[in-house]
Amino acid sequence: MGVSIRDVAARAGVSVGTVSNVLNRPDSVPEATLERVRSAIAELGYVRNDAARQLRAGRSTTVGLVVLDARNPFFTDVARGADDEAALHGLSVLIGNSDEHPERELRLVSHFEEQRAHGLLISPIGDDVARLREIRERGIPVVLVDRTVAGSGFSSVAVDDVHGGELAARHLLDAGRRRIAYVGGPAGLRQVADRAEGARRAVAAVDGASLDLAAVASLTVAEGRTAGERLAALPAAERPDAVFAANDLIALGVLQALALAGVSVPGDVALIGYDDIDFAAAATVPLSSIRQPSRRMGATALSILVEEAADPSLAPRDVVFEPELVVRASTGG
Amino acid sequence: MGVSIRDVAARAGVSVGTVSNVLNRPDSVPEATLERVRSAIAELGYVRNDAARQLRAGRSTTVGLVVLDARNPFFTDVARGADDEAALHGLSVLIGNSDEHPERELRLVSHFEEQRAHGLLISPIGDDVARLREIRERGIPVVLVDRTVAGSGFSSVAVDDVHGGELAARHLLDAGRRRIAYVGGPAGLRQVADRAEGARRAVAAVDGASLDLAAVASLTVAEGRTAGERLAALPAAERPDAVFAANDLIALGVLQALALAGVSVPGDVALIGYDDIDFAAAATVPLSSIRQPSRRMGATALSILVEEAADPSLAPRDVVFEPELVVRASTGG
DNA sequence: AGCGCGGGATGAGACGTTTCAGATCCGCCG
DNA sequence: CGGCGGATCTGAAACGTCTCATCCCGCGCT
Repeated sequence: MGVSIRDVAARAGVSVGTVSNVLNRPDSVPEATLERVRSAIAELGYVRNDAARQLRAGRSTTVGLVVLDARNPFFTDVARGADDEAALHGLSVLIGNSDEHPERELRLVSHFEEQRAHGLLISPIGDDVARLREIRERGIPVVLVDRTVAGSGFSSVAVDDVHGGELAARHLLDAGRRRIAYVGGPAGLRQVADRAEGARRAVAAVDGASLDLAAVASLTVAEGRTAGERLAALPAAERPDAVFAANDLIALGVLQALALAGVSVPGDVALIGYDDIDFAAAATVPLSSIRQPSRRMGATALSILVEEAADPSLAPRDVVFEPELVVRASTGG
Repeated sequence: MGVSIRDVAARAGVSVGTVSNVLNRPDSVPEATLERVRSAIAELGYVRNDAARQLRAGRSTTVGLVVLDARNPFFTDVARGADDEAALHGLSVLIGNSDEHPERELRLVSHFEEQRAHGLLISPIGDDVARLREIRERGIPVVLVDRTVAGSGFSSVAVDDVHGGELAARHLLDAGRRRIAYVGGPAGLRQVADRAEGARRAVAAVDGASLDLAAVASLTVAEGRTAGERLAALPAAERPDAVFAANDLIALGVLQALALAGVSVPGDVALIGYDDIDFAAAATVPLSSIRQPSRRMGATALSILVEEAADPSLAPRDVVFEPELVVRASTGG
């Protein structure tokens, strides 16, 4: 069908091995031959066949990145960081979206395994890493992103979400709020649980403070909106005076619903999110949030992956970044 | 290295051809054999090698999608639509980000060509489609997304941006505004130019109305912010009374800058964006915008691509969707 | 003249899959 | 009992690349 390395060789009057050398080790080929082969390539419009190359090499030059929500700017930032770093190693990053569905996650993981991916960056949904272990045993290194799984033996890059949750709740308490609602879900997501745990600790340290949990099905604007509607529908006396949303998308949804219902933010309800995505600062009421170094997380995860790919015997490493409170108008700042 | 189809065959006591049949045409294999081969696969932990499969097949089962900005929710929506449709055909979509850089675009295109992609969806930066022609001649179908290139011979899926620009500007004029600023760039992007052209037409139809162009370097929040700062710094008498931003990200940036400078939206300046991304409704002042059926565009582009991949002789098709005005508070709606 | 050396070039596998022409087996018909 | 059609299975070839052991050749040295 297409033009192969063999055609190029014939045209240039050399052997296939030489063409391959021109392609991969141009330094080892004298100028004259280089020139001849290169013009043959140009004349024939030869394009390397990556499938054949990978088959030979045994592994691909692609790194899989499995995220919970490809539309969440937090993850696009992580991806960007990983991509930048990958470019330095001659790799490229492929983004797969699990959408918080375990079966989609499995499918993606299998897909990357069939591709013989160079490695896998994943933000797993549950704690069941059995499948990931298989993958690693078959030679594909795995690095966990945005969370750790205790004792799993996988390297990870994450943020101290318990601390982040604590920062957020304490900020609300410092602002004089006492009845805090935590809007998050699904409960199976470790990030969601950790942030709640942090909030719980902060609340426990203050007399007369309480924490309510409002579960949502996923970390999206739409879910935040319906949660916000529920809150707005409560009689004012029962309504919390502060909301801590498990991420900014939910916070934005809550904000929309409250605004629509005439509930003032931060007057009636203080609101804080998590992730500090770009859009947080541009919200109806600029949103306080917890910032994570998303881009750096992606880059770090990828470089760990590269090291483990080169030497699978490396001991797993857990990198934990510290979250940072960003105060804006939604909490009265 | 890994477990191959040959190992499975040996274990199950059949030939490689039979294993391949079990994998690809299970109907043609009797139950007993099926069972035997399947358990051999399970026992050995066999995983198909996609590189080998693709090498044999001559083309991959991946569709490349090259976008101008992977972080722009408009494009993530397009990708989502394409992805959904791709799943129906057993394909998967790979997103590449050109970031409006022609050289990055070229690199991505080459990458997909080396992969022998099943096809290419692209939102090209300039009008120079020579490279895309080459690609197609070598057997990879190409469909243009979010814009057309007249006479290029490529199928395309787009929105009538001239009409969209007209809708936006006319809406501002209907609201009584007369001095409109169009914030957009780079000028090389067809979408940017078309929307400006539409605005020009609308303005030309109204006595005493004027249109100023404010160029920005890229379609991002940050660029919008600096443009907004420039506008806010003008003496009130010279300041436009309405801004039409080339997309919502820019509009959000403009909005932030104006708010910070104490310029009221829509009091002093009415503001409208383009794309109607999710965050538009959640902005400081909910943003009027021009909606595009982004998800449907992605799905349509992909299905055209599949048809052309099956029959390369098909005549190119141009699908044009109509944009829709969405009125919110930022224009006084 | 004989020898060793080294830069260049060669070309035969091997990677793992799919395909496909042909072999094998079995029941059944004439 | 020979032959036949269909179901089932086989195994070699081919896809395009890279690697590596080998070969070639010219040159300087003894």
